[in-house]
Amino acid sequence: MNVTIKDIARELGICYSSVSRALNGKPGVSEETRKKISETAERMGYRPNELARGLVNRVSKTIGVIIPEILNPLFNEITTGILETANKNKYDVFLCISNWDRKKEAEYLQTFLEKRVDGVIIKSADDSPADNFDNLRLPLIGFENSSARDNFSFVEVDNVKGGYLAAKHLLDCGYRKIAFIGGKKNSFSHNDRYRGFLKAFEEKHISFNRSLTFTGEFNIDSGYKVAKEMFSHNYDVDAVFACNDVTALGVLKYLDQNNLKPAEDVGVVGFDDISYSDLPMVDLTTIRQPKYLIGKIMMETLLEDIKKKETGSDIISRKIVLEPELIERGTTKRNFLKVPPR
Amino acid sequence: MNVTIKDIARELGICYSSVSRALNGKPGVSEETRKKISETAERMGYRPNELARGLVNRVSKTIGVIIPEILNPLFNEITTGILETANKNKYDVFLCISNWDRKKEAEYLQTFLEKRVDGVIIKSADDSPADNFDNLRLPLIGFENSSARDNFSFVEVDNVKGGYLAAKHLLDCGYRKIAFIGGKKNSFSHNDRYRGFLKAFEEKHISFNRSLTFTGEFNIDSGYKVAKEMFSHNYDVDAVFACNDVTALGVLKYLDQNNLKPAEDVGVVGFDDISYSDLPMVDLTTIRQPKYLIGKIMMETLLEDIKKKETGSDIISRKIVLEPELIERGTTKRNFLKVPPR
DNA sequence: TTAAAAACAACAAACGTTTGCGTAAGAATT
DNA sequence: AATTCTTACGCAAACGTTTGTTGTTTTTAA
Repeated sequence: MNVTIKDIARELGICYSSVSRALNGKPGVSEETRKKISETAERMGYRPNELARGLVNRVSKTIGVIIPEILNPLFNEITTGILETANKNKYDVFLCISNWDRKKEAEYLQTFLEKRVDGVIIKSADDSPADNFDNLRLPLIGFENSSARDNFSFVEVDNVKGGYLAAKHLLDCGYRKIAFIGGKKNSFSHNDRYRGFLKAFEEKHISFNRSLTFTGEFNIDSGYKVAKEMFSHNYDVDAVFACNDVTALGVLKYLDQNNLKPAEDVGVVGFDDISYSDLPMVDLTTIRQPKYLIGKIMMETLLEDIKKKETGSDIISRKIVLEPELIERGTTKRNFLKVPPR
Repeated sequence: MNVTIKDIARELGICYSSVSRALNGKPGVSEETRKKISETAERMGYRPNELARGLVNRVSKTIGVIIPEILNPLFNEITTGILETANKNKYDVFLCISNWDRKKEAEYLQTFLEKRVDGVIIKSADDSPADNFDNLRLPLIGFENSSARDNFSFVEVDNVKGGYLAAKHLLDCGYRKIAFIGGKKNSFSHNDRYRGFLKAFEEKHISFNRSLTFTGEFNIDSGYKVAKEMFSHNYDVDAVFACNDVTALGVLKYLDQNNLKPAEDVGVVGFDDISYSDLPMVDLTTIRQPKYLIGKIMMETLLEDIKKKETGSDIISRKIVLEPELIERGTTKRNFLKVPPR
C-alpha cells in the first residue's frame, strides 16, 4: 500500500540498505546513487514508517501529556505552550484528560508505556503520596504536585508568594474580614497558597478568622456555592481570595445576582489571570501565573532530559519555580476602609 | 530493557509464538499453559510494544487531530468531546494546533502519515479549494469547511439557520439597524451565517444596510476594533450580530468602556455559546452550537469509517448537520422600539 | 604491473510482534 | 491394534526500518 524503502531499491535495482543510508545522510553511498535515490523517493512519494523506525531506534518522537481538564483556561494556555514547543522540536504529543481521576491517569500512563512515548508531562489529579509514576522508567516533568518526591523534575509558580501577594494586597486595601476559598484539599498548591495567605496576616499582626476557610473545585459553580453559603448565612466577610479565577468568577456571579458590588461591598482576588479576567465586565484582580511559559518550560526541560537519557548522562531532577504577579483590577479598591483600623 | 514476549517464553521454556497466542486469546494454546503465561506476564510486568504491533497489524490505535487554536472555548469544548470519545474507544490522539496556518496543517498531515495514524479529524485553517488532504488515503472527518468536496465526511451546525435565528431574534426585538460581524472571509461558516442572516431580513421585507458588514477574527480584540470603528464613527447602528462569542465579547468590552448599555443602547447576539457567555456580568444572547456533541460525533463517525476500512466495505462520505439554538439572555431585549415601526 | 587502500554496495541480523504451516503426541474411531 | 482426527506447540516468515559485516570494485601508490 505505502511506498517502502524496498520499493525504491527494487525500482533502482539496488539494495535497500543503501536507500536507508542515502536517505539518512549516512556515509557509504556514492553521491550519484544518493541523488538517484532521493529523486525516486520523492517521485514515488515515500514516507518513512515511523513505527518501524521507532522499533529499531527505540525512540518514538512522541510525548505523552496528561492534564486534569482542558476547559479551564489555565490548562488551556499551559497546553498551548506545551504543544507549540513540542511542534518546534519535531515531537508529537498524545493529549489525555484525566478528569481529576487517578485511575484514568494510571491507565494513560500504561498506554504511554505501550506506545513507547519518549517522555511524559503530567499535572497529577491528586498530590497524595501513593504514586502512579514512581517506578515509571521514563523522563517525566510534573506541573505542581511534586514537592513530595525528588526523583523527577517539576515546574510551578511560587504559590506561597502568590497567596502572600493576594492577602497582602487585600489587607493593604483595607479589607479585614477576608475569606479564603482554596482548591483541592491537601493539594500542594492549595496548601502553599494558604500558607502564603496566612503569612501576610502574621506580618501585619492581623488575625485571620479560620472559620472563613473554604475549599472549592475548579469551576464556576463551586465559587458560586461558597459565596452563597457565606452571604446567605451572613458571615462577616468583606473580601474573598479565591484560589483560581474560575472559582472567583463564581463568586462574582453570586455578587452580581445579589446586587453586591465587587470592591465596594466585597473585595475579590483570584488566581491564574485567565483571559476573561481582563474583560471590563469582569475586571478581576488576580495573581497571574505565566501560563504559556509554564507549558513551554516543561516541554523544554523534558526534551533536555530525553536528550540526556539518550546520551547516557544522568538526569538530575530540578525544581523550577516561576514568579507570580499581582494584577490589580476593579474587584479590589485601595483605601477601602469601611471598618476603620482601630 | 523492557520485558518482551521472548523473555516470557524463555522463562517458561516455550516458544514465543505461544505466548503471543495466549496473551491475545487466540486458539492453539492449552488452558494450562495459557494460565502460566498470563501469570508470568503479569509477574514480569510485561507491556506489549505497540510499535511492533502496529507494524505487523498495520493499525496504530491512534487518531490525528488538527485544530486552528485551543484558546477559543469553542474548540476547547469540541476537543473535549473528541478526546473523551477517543479514550472510551481505546484510541489515543495526537493533538496539533495549526494557528490558522495552512502550511503547518500540511506538515502535520505528513507526520500523521509517517506515524501511521488510523484516521484524522480536522478543522481546516482555510476553506479554499486547493486542498491539503485530497489524496490522503486515510479516513478523515472535517469540522465545517467541507461543503466544497464530497470525498469525505464532515460535521457542522446548520449555519444558515444559525444566522437566520440571530437576525430574526434581533428583528423580533425591534432592532432595525443591525451590523454583521463575520468570521474569516470566504469561510463556509461565514458565508452560511450571512446568508441566513439576510434571509431573515427578506422574510420580513426589511432592508439590510450592506455597509454594516464587517469581518473579524476569533478573538476579543477583533470585536473590540470593529465596535470602535462603528461607534466612534457614528455609524447608524442599534444592534450587532457577531459570528462568534469571543468577537461578541470584544463588542461588549467596547460598550462597557464607553457607557453604552447592552440591549438598551445596542442589542448584541453572539454565536457558539461559550461557557463565559452565561456569566451574569456577560449574559450574552447567542446561538448555541452543541460543541461537545460535535466533537463526540466526529470521533464516532471516524471510528465507524476506520472499522469499515478494515473490513473492506466502502466508506460513504456523510454530511452531518446539527441544530443551532437561540439562547436568549440580557444583551437583547424584546420590545426594543427606539425607532417605532412606521 | 602489482599490492594495498579506499569506496561503495550487498548481505544479514535485529527491533518485538503476529500468524500460516508443519509436526508430534494423544484421543477417538473402526 | 491400526487408522484417522484433534490438539498443542514449535518453526519461520513477515511488517519496515537501521546498522555492523563482508564482498567487490575502483583508485592510489610503490
